[in-house]
Amino acid sequence: MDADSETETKRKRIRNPAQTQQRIIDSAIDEFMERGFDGARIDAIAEQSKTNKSLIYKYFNSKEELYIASLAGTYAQLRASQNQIDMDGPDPVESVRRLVQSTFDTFAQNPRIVRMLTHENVQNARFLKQALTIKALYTPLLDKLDRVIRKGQEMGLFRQSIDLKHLYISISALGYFYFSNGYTLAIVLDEDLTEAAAIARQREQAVEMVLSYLRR
Amino acid sequence: MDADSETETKRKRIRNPAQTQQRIIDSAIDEFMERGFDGARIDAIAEQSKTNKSLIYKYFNSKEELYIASLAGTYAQLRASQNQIDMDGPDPVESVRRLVQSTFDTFAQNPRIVRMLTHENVQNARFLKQALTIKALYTPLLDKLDRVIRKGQEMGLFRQSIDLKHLYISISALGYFYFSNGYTLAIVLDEDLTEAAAIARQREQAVEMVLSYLRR
DNA sequence: TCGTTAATAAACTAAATAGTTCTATAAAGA
DNA sequence: TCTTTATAGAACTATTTAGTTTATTAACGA
Repeated sequence: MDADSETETKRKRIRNPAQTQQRIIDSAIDEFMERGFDGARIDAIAEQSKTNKSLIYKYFNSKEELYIASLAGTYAQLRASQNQIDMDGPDPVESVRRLVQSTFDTFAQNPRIVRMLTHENVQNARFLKQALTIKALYTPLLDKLDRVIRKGQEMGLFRQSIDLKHLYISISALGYFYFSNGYTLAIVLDEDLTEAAAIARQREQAVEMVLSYLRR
Repeated sequence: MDADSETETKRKRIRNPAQTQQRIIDSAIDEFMERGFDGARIDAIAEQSKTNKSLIYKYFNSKEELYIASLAGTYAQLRASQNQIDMDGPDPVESVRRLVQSTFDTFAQNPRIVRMLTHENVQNARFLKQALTIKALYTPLLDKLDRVIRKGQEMGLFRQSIDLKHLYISISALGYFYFSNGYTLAIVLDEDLTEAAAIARQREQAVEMVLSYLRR
């Protein structure tokens, strides 16, 4: 089923630095996301990426640098996911609905993003500023949100005096928290929150909350 | 200014096991909250609590046990805070307002709670189940919420078919996330979220969101 | 006053792990 | 064919740190 058969003939060794580096980063994200900076083990990353420590330290120079690269990669995923949200329809209500749903889905479908950000926050964003130097991390979602809210206000559908950044925070909160704190919530509430039905319920509630708040 | 003057006469050594253990736990919460389980250092806890490692290991037998005690202590604080919420007024709308505000304030005023829970979640609630064995951690907030929602429904003020647990999650989310993810949010949004005005705005928005969702 | 035990302090062990070094192999391009 | 360099991997070092041990001090109750 798999081309890699250690048991049979020796696998042909392919030389592809870029791809190897990406494989290392992917494994690093897995490891850092699972165990955090302190808990992560370079040896584990070497093993999972099917490389070795010498190679990792050749491409990245320290655990810290590798972590920063992983963090930047995570944010790239987040931005990519946010860029896909289609909000060009004529109905602002429908657009907001989509935005809230998509934001929710992003967190639902990318536990790696949620966990990496959580780790970063719990460390007081120790490395995020450095990751920022690598790539601009500004979220495109804010602009989209701005446009659709204005439109809704002009059409008389939405209330006045909406704080955009705080609205963005709340929309994120309603999705993020469900997944970031799922473990303790499940225990304290004694409920399985990973079921599709439960997730759908939370998603719909988030949409309704935001929309009923916006409507005048 | 302080009774402890190492420079002057030797401080009288007081024997008070219970208080010493509490001092150790307090310091442990500080350390675990700041650095997480892996990052925390027993030596640091010894220093901060003005005790020593031998004593710590006499009272608690391992880092893990000390962490669990700290976690249980954190939940005790959370419950205590939730128990104070007064929701016995005649107006369900006002009661919900208070509940959302108090929940928000709990997280605003107790960063230790937020951080401990975040650490625990990022470790897949590795220790919470054990902390549960020590003390019942069921949140009293859920019962209060149940009563007030029912009342509001009977009075025709609130919508039907409200999922209590999910509502509880959303109310928590709107407060918790703001503080748990404040660091990355501040960077990405380029805004100081620790200002009193910003906090007040988020709080009011949370109240409005929940209330406009509940109202029929 | 005496024995128990809470508290102090320092040195130590054992294990884990980030980071280095060295040697070897083989793919790709010239 | 030859040279460069990506890859592999093992052994090593230096450091950190959980947990132990041992010795000492002094508060408090009997």
